[in-house]
Amino acid sequence: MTRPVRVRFAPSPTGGLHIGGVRTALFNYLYAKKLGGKFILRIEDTDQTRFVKGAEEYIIETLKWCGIEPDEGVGYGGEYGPYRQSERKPMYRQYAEQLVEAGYAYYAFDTPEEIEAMRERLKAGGNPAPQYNWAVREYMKNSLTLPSDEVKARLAAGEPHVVRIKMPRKDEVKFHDLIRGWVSFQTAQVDDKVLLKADGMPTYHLAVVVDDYLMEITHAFRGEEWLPSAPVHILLYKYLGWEEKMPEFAHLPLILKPDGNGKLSKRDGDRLGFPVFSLDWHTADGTLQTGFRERGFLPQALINFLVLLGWNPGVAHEIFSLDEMIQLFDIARVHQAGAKFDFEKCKWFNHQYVQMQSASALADATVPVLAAKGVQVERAYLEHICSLVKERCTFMSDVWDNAFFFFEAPKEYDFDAVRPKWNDTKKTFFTSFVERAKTISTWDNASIEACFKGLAEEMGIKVGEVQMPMRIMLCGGKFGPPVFEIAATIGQKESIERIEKANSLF
RNA sequence: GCCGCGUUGGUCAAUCGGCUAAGACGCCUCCCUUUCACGGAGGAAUGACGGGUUCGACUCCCGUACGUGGUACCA
Repeated sequence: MTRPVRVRFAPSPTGGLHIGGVRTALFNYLYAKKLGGKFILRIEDTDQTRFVKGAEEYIIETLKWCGIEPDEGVGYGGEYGPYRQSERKPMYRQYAEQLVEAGYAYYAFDTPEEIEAMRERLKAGGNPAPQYNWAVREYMKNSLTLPSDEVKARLAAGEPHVVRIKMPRKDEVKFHDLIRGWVSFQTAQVDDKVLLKADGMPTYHLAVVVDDYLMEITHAFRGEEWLPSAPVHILLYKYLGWEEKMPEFAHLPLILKPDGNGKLSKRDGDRLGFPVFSLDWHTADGTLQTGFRERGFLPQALINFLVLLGWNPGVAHEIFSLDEMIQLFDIARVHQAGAKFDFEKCKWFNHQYVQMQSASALADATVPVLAAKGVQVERAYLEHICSLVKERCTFMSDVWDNAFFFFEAPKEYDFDAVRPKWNDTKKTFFTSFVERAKTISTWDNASIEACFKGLAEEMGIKVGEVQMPMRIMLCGGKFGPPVFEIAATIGQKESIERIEKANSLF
């Protein structure tokens, strides 16, 4: 029964998408593309209380930015819609009722207060995490304990109720996970999960199963946090008579905090100084959670970094194009253990990708920065500078910091790097150099260097002795491309002015 | 607490019983450059612990420890 591959990424629109979600989407995408299947975006907005406006658009924009766009789903259309669970609300109830009729589920009328009371009682009795399970359901208000007339009456009266799955008292659910192999659970350990909420919305458990079935999903890849509830889903497929169409499962390892203790969470970014969100996200209270995009990351770099977090391609190199990832991707090579997020390595990937960018692309990214500084330069000049400083840029936005002295004379000097060894001879050297520099007819790298070194030799000064001061004069500090390159770039007049000014200051 | 999943250098990780245990990031040294960076050459640093199984265990099994996830009318 080989069906066409259909995988889905099914996030909840509860806020910005963090990199764990991006990676889940990525693995789904790669798998689909590898097998010539479809990648579907489904929005799981069954919890009305947690719904956040704008989150859905954010998710779509993230996928677009990352270059892993869905073939089908919210924002993309398709034959299996609607793709928003809130819009599918009327579809779920019938399945819940089918389960009740078959004896696999039941109606429960307990109020939140009653359930809370039950929990308190059991906690007092020494149970740290009471569940509504096979033992407890015996004395709660549900269609298993209430007379059938009363159940009918309550239902007819429109009394609030939920539908819960009736987990077998003693059974074992075993299933094969593409990443973890055979996994089994004792049904007695899992509670009677709510399937249909009092507001008529399904919970995740009912919704995934129904939607995956209806949308003919063949492979369900999701985070490891879902592993414990997998038996509920497996049972649901069985109870609904859909076993044949059950997707293959793979539970992805979690991305953990770099400093230990738990999975990476939304707040770690601010705490540790790196982004965890794909794009900037403004929370309801107005705080900004920085995104990788705004921080200066290239999407290919982020994707490349993420794909290697929990997956190993089995080849020697680490830089992959999306196409190459698709070629190499193999769900069986996904790790079982969680991986810590390493921002240093993430930056390294970005640096690698920045190096692949053209000077023109770097220039494009720098234009707004210059505009903000009020600096105006010719395009060709900008591009030349970009090519000169590219190798020291980790982010596309790093050009200014590495090249500001090409746009304006240094405002301050690293005197400590010059003064200790400064003397009249050097001062004289620069005075003479300025005179000679004025006579250079072709102001280029080689001519300047020849002039500079020639003078040094004549005066019996080691070139190195005056090269550093020259650098400080031109850019203010111990950084930047080769000195003569700088001089050639900023021009004869500007170079001479800077040298004269600094020479009087040292 | 209970249940699940995991455990190779600081981090990401290769290895599918033969290991003198790859590679990458980071770190250190040297070369290049009398700047920074890039590049090049080296270096330090790893199998949680205890039992089996086996001629042989990092690899298989069992315990323990530790980590991590779940234990909601959240996903």
